[in-house]
Amino acid sequence: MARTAGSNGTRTLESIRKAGLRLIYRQGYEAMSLRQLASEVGIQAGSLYNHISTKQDLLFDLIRVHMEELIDRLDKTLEGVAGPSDKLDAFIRFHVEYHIARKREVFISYSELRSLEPKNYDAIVELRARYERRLIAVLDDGVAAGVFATADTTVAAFGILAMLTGVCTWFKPGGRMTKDEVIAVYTGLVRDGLARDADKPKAISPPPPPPAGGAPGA
Amino acid sequence: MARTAGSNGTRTLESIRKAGLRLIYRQGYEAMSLRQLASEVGIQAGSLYNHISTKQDLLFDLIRVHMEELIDRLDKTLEGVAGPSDKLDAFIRFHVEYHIARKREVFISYSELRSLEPKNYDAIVELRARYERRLIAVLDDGVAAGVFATADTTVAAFGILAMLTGVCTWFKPGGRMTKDEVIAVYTGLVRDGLARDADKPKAISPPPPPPAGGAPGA
DNA sequence: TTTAAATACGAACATACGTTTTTATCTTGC
DNA sequence: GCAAGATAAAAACGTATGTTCGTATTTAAA
Repeated sequence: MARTAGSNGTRTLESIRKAGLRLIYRQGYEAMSLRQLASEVGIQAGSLYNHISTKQDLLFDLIRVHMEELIDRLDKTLEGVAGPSDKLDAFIRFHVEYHIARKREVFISYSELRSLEPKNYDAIVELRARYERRLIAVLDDGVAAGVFATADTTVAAFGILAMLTGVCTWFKPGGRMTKDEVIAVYTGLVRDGLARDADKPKAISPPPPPPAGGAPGA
Repeated sequence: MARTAGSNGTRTLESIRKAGLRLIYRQGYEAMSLRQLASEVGIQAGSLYNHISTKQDLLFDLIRVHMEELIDRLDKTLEGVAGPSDKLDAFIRFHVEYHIARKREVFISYSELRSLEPKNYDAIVELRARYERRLIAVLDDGVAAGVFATADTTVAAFGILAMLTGVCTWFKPGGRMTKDEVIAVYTGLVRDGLARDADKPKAISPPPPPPAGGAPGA
């Protein structure tokens, strides 16, 4: 045979990305074979190459697009919010909601970092750092304004991010808690953890060169 | 050739486990070939099978031993500590120290869950849940004693665990902060996050069947 | 000292992999 | 309606994979 009736490049690529995301999430990048991916899309393995350049490029693209959208949406969310406290609340809500909604993208963006070739790896780590810097900036503002207290805004930011991101490993919609309840608990934890009160240790050492992204590899 | 002079089963197995841990951490389970593993150990691929039964079994064993030791050590650590506040502090210190010391085991125990066959997967998830229950119990005690306040001890425990575990993705010994400083920051965040004060929401719904472990798969 | 078990080599197995190439058909723009 | 480009099939490529097997040598037990 040859070209199938009704075939359409844009639609097929979308199918590939969707199936790829699902399979990589479920099995891992290395464990997903292109034949399996092709079969999910309903085409032959070789035909994938009419839409992607390599398997590695598919992975990189999935992660990159996700990270860029994450940053874009955060920026739009924080745009209209003023003051460190409200910004922190907005950040928490945004982060949790996005991570619940895109748990697969989030998971592979973290766990498949080590499957990225060095150049691609570096690009993603840079995007991740950019996102992290948004939260650090909010914390810094809050500390400067005297509404937050923490010994180290960078470490606090990493701690908060890890905590919030963890939600997408266990949250199930329709489960015991609603999304809003989860957000409420986390907001409480973070707010109080940063609450300013009398005898908190102040900065224990001069401000940071931020640590890399998060992955082992390389 | 045949058996090498000076060869020793116990020592070789130890080499295999050590090299396996390193390679799986760096490249992932699927990406580590047995030939590569064997070469690191200094033997031929086929000879691995004098020491392990399958590749899968090596992975399972690495993770299982790690989880069991984690739980054992935690229990020994908490044994001599009385009162929820001190227990929480001890937990935080133990968890962070252990996770810094064993960052490779920790990482693969999380990220390679999906590479485990169902039976092995279930066993690890159960071990993980057992560990989580230790922290939940401390929080429950604290809430009962009126020294902690949180809307949901299970969610709080997951949040705290995710935050603390996150440390091993960025902490570098000899870096800007010492281990003790990191522990201090995290202890502060958690303590204040759980601090009891007037207008905290109390439990928002009846107590939990705890969510699974953490992995996507299956 | 003899013997059995442990350990490693080296070759082989079947299978699976990512990717390329060729060819045929369909779709689209003129 | 025709030409050009897009899309898919099908087969093949070389290589790599986890695992098994037979054999040789060393170690440890009797």
